[in-house]
Amino acid sequence: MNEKYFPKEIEDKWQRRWAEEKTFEVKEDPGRQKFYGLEMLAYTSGRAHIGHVSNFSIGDALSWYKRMRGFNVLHPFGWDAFGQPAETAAIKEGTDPEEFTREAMAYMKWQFQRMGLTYDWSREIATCDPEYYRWNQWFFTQMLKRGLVYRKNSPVNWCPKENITLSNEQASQGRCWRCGAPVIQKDMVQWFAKITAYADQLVDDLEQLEGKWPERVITQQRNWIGRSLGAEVTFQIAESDESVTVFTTRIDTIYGANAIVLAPEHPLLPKVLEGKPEREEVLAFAENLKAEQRAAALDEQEKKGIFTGGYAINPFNGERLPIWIANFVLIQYGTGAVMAVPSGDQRDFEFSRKYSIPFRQIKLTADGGEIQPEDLQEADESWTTTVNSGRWSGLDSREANRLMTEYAEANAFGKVAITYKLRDWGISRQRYWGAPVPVIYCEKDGVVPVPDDQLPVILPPNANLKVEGGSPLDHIPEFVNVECPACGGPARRDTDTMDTFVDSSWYIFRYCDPHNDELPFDPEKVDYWMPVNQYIGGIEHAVLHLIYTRFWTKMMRDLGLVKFDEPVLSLLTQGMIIKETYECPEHEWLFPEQVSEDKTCKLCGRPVTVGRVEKMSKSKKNAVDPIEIIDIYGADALRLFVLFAGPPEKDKEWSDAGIEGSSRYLQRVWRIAAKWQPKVANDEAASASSLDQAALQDYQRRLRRRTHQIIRAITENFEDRMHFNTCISSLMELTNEIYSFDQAVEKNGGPTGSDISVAREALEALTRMLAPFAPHAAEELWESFGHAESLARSEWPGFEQDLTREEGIEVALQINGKLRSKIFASPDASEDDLKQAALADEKVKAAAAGRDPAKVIVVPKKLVNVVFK
RNA sequence: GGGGAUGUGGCGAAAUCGGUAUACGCGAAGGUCUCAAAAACCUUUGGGAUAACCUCCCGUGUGGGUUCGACUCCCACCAUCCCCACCA
Repeated sequence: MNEKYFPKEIEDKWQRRWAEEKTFEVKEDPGRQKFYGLEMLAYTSGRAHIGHVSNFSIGDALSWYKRMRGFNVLHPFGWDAFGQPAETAAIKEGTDPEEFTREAMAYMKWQFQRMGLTYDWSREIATCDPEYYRWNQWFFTQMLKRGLVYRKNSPVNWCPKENITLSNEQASQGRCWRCGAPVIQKDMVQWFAKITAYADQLVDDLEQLEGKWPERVITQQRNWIGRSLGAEVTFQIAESDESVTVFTTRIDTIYGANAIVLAPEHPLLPKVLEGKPEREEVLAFAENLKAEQRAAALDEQEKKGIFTGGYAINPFNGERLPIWIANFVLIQYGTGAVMAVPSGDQRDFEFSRKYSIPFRQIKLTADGGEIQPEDLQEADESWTTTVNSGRWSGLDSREANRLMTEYAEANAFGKVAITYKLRDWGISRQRYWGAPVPVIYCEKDGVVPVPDDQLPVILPPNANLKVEGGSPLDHIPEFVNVECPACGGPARRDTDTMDTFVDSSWYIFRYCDPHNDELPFDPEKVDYWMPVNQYIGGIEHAVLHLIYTRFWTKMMRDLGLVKFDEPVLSLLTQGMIIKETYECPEHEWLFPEQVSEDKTCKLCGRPVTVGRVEKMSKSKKNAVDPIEIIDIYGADALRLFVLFAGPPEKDKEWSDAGIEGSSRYLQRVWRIAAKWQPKVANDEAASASSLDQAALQDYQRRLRRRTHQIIRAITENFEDRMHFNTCISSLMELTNEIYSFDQAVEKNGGPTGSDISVAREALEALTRMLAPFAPHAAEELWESFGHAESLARSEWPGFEQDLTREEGIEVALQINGKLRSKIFASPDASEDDLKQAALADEKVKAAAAGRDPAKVIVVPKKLVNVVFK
């Protein structure tokens, strides 16, 4: 074996061998337990970035471990290949999105292969392949038949910069999730997936994920679905046959209602205004509010409203409540109308104060006294005791809430109601680079789904992407004009494409059976591999992809394709790799070497602004190209570094010194392995397990003990924490132990037979445990130790509990809780032994000064605390 | 406004169940080797007092509390970051 570590050579060799021998290709094997490990679908952006390296290194380490533990490991890879950026890039460069995407895919695949990732490449998928998106279309038609997708004219979120519609999830905070442009509302006929039909299941099944998904993802999903239990109450409109229904979670405060407030878009508004002198003014005001809302989606606006001139009757007490419209009432939520209770809701409070709408009821102070309305500083939204509420006064508010809802129900002016923030998922896009919506419009037969035997509807090549208005597909007559599949008459195709989140909602399943042309997948294969045991990806998908794929799974379950509720058993959201940026007021972005230690610009001496960002870019001068790093240090060093920098879920800062450290560590392993290799590879040495432990020297027993302790530590870490940074620390410790052992051997004048056995045990354990983190180096070492089979087919090392036992331990001796001394004891020392040893200690005797201790606390194997009063 | 997280040496971090804080690595200092340098190897490295590698004091964002004992649990606060946000 080579004396020096040459990563390039080794990595080329093993990447070639793995590919030739199809080492990581797997198939169903009912006799073996499966493990499905998955990293999120890679978007074909054009270049691999360091975030990919981090994501894939985590997943790959776990795959290695599970494989060596004997699991049948499915670890597939694929491309999220449709989408806006490819189209934008193609428009800019005058090329074709397909060409752009295929090139990006080829280049990125080469990059990822140079990382030596252990994917089953035979299962590679790309969402832009007709053999893949055909099944998107199939699902669409299945859903259409079941009413799970439907068309409706609705205001959609529209990104004016990219000219696309966005889902609510993609337009949160009023900005486009990709380009950040302010989102506007636009009316359009759109396809919607009925995710709200699964709202309850999506909330309830979160319980199954408790403890296995990060708490914050569960919380975010729960908040996003936003189920809230309350009541709908119907108020008769005075001098009219009409009524208005509001949604409230606090019907117990209804005696405090002082107004009914409608959203400006509320359909009842024209009727309320009928014949009123305020009519024109109010309608103009409403138009104004709508316009303002569109313009300023970002910040909370000042509350604005106007009295309509109409009144509604409070069904509980017959009071006449003025009907207002206001900007803070949202048409999309609840019934688009609320009852204002200024004493119980901060928004209503501000609104009532601003427009001097008199308060009807007030809350009790803590000591039971009444507060006058003018003394109120803010609304009290807590659950306390009802006041001034007729026969419900003095009740616990929760109890009142229940009783009053029942009363309303019994008297037919109200009912229990549940509302959700979740809205149906708009899935049509007026763009080219996506899967065509498989629908045909016929004058006679209406909306006709494309029959299964005519799928896929192929995305036509060479579209003009620069057309104004509508989708580019609108302008391709041979695509648009078709025969109606039902009557054969002339018909038109739908020219929208599907949101790319449809593609990624079910790709997890496709990996189980990626080339099936009968069905999206064979349910039996899915039954073997699914659910995903460990899913790894970014937190940015907490409410996008992860809620869509959960929805899709439930939908497929109802189609009879799968037998379970949740697609992903365990989720890890990995942190970002961030890198500092430096910005100088004079010289803009600076390279790190242009910044002096006191964070001033070396060119002009001005203080620089230090930023911490994930997105690396050339313009900000903080880019790190994984391939450049691999060229210098090797893929193993790079992978080792990103895993060693911190625990997977935490953000980690890129560091050039860190990558050198990783590289140095691998060289250090290499040196000691190369030194012992000629002896270790010799089969004549006895195996360590046959050695007589009692006959070994101290340094030999120590190395065996440390070896077994470290195997235990790393194994446990893989099983329940996946904190690979500490696994790597442990490997470094083991390496250091081998070096110390080596020195002891040198001192004794060279290795004996038992030295070789002990060294082999340690080196082979080290090599096998290195495989998840630095697989190429590990494979090469393993081979050089005389093993013909790939490490991928070898076992994870086991440990013997007996050998992990310390021979002598150091026990802390505390006096009154402060560390004062140490006791050396046997690990078997009884509590009483330790107590006696502690009391015999000089320091303890001195502190005692003749007194008896008030208390002696013994923690076996750890410490003794002697307490004097 | 709501929700979540984080705060430990010069730096990345460790401490898994309330039990010796700072493992492992980076950086730094000194040494060995060398004509020299690099690499490698060895030693030291939280702060302070002291002649002292004896010993003592302080020390995990701040202030309290519980406990024989708190980075860890509880309360309040400060700072930073992330997500959601007029959701009735």
